Amino acid sequence: MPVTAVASHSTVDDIVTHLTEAVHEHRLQPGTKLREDEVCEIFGVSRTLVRQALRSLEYQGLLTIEKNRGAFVAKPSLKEAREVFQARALLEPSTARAAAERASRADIAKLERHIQEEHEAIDRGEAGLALKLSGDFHLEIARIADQDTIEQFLKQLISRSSLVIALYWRRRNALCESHAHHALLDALRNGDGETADELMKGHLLDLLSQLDLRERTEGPVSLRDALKR
Amino acid sequence: MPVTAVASHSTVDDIVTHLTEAVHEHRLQPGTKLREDEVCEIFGVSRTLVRQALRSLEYQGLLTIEKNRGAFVAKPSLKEAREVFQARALLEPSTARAAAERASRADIAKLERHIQEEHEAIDRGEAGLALKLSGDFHLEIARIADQDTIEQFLKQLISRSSLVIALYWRRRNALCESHAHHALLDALRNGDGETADELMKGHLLDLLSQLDLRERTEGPVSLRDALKR
DNA sequence: TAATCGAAAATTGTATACGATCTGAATGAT
DNA sequence: ATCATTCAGATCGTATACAATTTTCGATTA
Repeated sequence: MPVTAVASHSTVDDIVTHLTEAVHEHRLQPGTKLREDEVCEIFGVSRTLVRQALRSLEYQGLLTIEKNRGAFVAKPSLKEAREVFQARALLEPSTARAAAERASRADIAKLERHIQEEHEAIDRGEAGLALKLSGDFHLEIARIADQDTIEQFLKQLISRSSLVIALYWRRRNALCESHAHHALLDALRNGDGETADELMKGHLLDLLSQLDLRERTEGPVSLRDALKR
Repeated sequence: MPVTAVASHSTVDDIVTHLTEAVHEHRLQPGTKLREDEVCEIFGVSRTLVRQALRSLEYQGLLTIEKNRGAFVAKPSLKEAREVFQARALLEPSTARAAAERASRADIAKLERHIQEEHEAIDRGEAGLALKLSGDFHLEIARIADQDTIEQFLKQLISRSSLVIALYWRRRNALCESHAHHALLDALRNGDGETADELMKGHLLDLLSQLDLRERTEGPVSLRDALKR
């Protein structure tokens, strides 16, 4: 079972948090259906709260809710995948720049711990966890920049990035991006906004280049549609 | 009463749409409380659907929901106000550029009608309606650019801009920005992305300059806090 | 008079009940 | 055998009932 059982009487936030982590760590694959009753049993609450949580995750871009059919882990299309990284390319460089100009010693220390955890996860072969931590690193930079609005958008974009990676990642093995994070950290430590900006831009382009976003026959079209003439 | 009564058995989308328009047109002021029962009566549905709609508007940034206290039209702080326009400055210029490179004759015609309606609203002295239409103009550009993700973010940002304007607008009278929209339209018509980019940047700076975002004693602090020593 | 307390009313939070829609297997017709 | 149909079970959508919390307002007291 992909989602571990949880003590009874969870709050909506509990449900959201647990499901979010499960998706970010690729324990829940795109397309997976989340039946309301099932989620109810796992978290020990009524459908009312579960439905609230599922809606919340839909707004976050992690789920797709189809009327009268249920909630599914989202499957971003190629277009959406490109858009996610285009939007990140617009928002993150200048955010990294602002972060470099504001980062305190405590902020730097926190980022160092982050990278450390990332390494450990990779060493233990927990690719899913490493991916989630990598996303958290980017979010942490937005937090340091003290840009709540942009941080909120980035949260959505990084969530969707996680789904994009699940669907379109080329090499299942090494995601050797911790080097880029190290370089970014150096720039932040030196208060070098200009460099942080460019490193982030490059880092995102690098990520994008590791995805397979070439045009392809988009999913299994329904037989009826395929034969229509 | 700020919100007009509506036929029974509305859908969630109906409620969201009507309330959104009311806020965008400044018929509902920041800070106004929206009691669930009241909204139920107006739209002729049960609290279940109303609560869904209110949540949805919270995610959109139009409402703030305080636990056990209810939903209120949001009151963006000075910091949020600045962030909203900073985010728009990051997203909209490149979106306008993309729109200029893609706009069809039909798109241009639609924008022309938009501006026309804007003028008519101003002539009739309906400042609220004019403001809403002005926001729609910006959204339409994102739609033309065919950038769903950014359009979604802009929807939120423009919603919040409407609240920011309600709170921090300097001159209550003329919002003479239709000139800027005309210039933008020309650039789009000519397929001149570079110019569209710069016009949009300037337009946003211009808007920002018409707001009074100077530091001030932030709202009426509670007496107890004010006297604390 | 002003402040404090408490109980009732108002309001929101959560669970449950009921209705609508979808799904899928069994049945029957071609 | 294949396709259409029907009906029961599963699942989601909405309304309502009940619980928890906040708000209001009058009574009490310093």
